[in-house]
Amino acid sequence: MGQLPTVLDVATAAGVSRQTVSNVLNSPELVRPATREKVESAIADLGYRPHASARRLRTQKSSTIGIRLDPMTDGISGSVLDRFLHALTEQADTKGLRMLLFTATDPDDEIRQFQRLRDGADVDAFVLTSTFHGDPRTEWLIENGQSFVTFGRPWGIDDMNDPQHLWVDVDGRHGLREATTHLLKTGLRRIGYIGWPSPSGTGDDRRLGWLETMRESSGPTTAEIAELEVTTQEGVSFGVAAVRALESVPGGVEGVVCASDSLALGALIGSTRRIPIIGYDNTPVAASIGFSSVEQPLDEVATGVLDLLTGAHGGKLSDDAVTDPRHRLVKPRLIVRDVPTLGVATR
Amino acid sequence: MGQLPTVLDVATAAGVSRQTVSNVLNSPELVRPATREKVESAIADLGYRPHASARRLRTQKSSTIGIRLDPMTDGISGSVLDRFLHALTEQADTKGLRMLLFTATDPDDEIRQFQRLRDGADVDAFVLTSTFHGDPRTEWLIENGQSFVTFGRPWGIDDMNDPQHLWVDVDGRHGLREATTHLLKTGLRRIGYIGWPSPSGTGDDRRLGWLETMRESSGPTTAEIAELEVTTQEGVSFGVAAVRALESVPGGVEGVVCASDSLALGALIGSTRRIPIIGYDNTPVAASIGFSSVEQPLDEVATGVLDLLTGAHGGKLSDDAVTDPRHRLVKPRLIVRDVPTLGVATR
DNA sequence: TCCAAAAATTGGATCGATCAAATTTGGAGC
DNA sequence: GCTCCAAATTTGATCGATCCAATTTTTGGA
Repeated sequence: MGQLPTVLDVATAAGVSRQTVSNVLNSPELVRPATREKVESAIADLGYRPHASARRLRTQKSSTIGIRLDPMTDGISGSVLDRFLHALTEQADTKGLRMLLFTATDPDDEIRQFQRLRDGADVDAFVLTSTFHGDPRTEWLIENGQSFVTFGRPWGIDDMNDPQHLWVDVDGRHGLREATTHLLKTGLRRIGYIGWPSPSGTGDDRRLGWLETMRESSGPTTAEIAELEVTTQEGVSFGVAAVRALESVPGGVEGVVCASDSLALGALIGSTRRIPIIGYDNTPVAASIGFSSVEQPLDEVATGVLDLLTGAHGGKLSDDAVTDPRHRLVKPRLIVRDVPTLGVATR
Repeated sequence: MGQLPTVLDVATAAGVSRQTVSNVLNSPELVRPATREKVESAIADLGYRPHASARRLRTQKSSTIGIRLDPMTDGISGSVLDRFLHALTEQADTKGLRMLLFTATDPDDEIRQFQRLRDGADVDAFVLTSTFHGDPRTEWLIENGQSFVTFGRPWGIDDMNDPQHLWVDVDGRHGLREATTHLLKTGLRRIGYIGWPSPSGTGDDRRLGWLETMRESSGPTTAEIAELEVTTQEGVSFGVAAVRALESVPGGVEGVVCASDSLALGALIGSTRRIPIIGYDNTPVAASIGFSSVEQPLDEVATGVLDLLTGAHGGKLSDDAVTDPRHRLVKPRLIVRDVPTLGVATR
């Protein structure tokens, strides 16, 4: 068991040449079935595995995707990235792709990392997890012809349909529509919203889902709806204050939908009445405390990201990507849970 | 800006040969300072980066470390792995190492992945995040001469000091000593413990920290201490039941230390009195709800893991690893927070 | 000043795979 | 049986770096 077998060993064992072995691996249709079988059994016998680095040197492709591991953001919703990463790694594997991690301290540093990884032929594509209008990173990537896909829409007016910028995102508006509709269906009318101040791409999008649904409902008037909205910073403690503000509105509030699980958790803690509250992201906290939340279908996002990457890279687009094969918007789904056994402390 | 520069381009630009450029990069001490400077400025001018795959093909080393991305375990404590991964990636980068992700459905599948990644020369070491006595994975790795380090001790009697098994771990016993001592110092005497059933390597270790401290204290008798312990499954809801059991013990309980943040969160939710509760892992949940918790120094763990890997790999051990240069136990620290504004609901 | 030993540098070969072009094979058609 | 063409297979070159052995330059002592 000295050396690992190479193509040459397989070729000798099967009584063919190197190239034929290579063809069996990469272009099986070129090889006659009888020959193919001989080679395949030799591969199995010897336990041959292609040497990844050698292949990459020759083909100038790394079959590796780079992704930045963000420093824990606020914390609670960090698990979304975590789950996304897991889905991505799993699916990349089935396509023969690998995920390489890197970290960066700021956007400029990140660009430096892009360059480093690209020049070393370490990766041949990047996945970015959050971008913004005029993001220097996407600009650099486009200018330098690096292929990449972002999880999250670029929220600038022009950017959104830029054919050079491939993205996959979750339809937050749809998610909040679902959440709001769910509460309306249970007979509640005055549904409040706790979100982030505008402008915030994702925030404004989610808010719209609530707003539109409320306007279409037969409940509060437009003026009343406006009073049922509170925007605040992200964080549990801000959620506490926000729900108290909502509860003190004339007419009160009968249910709340939030832009995040952190805000929802705060709302649950701060709420003096036991009103239903729905979060966003379906984080472990929501699951363990037991409140409803909108779940992002991260498997689908991962699939979309890889489809776009391999499609763009290989030059061929998948058949079912009918309308816009460069962007993909997937629908989240609402996870309904009973109101948890959690309330305010009698301090 | 057609092709990326190669060693030959740099050599030509600097007026030296390929090998000299290679020496500047890999064995600078062999090159005369004057020559070295010339080469270095040529490298900078051309923006040359060595082609990672070519180097790996020649040297048969990948400078890449593989790590399995676990499927989200129970959820809440999943963020520990996340933070560890971040620390690892960051520090690996400073040593010129890269982190490659993979997933696996079970231990056997994981071994298959080891093989795949090794044969493809994709990685030259692995980091395992949790091992157990008689773990088939570590056995395979040792048998096949693969270098690896585990985060977590192998809890078997013989395994622990196996010189072939490098590990880094956090001293959970010390952590629970700190937590228990902290509560004792505030004047409380009857400190309870909520943990997992034996045998559990980490669980038993943490429990010991609480038990020893209680025995050394001037508080409850040994018999009373035994009543202050509840073991249960991991999970928030189990924590709820556990704290209620403790509160109904004759004499009650004045404070609780837990084996995990999930249990601590459950205890907080289930507790009818407002007693201080300390968790373990200092997860985002602990931070946002605001209860005390024992924090694992993941940066130090990451440093240790890489030290052991590069030490074992390069054959040289760091100077300050005095006692046992193959294993490293780091001390966690207690993060103290006020009792949170969270209690039981008046259902 | 000269010579041997040490230091620095050079060109050729190589890692394991794939590409490109050349060669052989097999089968249809006459 | 023979020609011819397409399909199947083989051979030679190459990707970019490092290793190895050989060569040239420098250093230091007599």
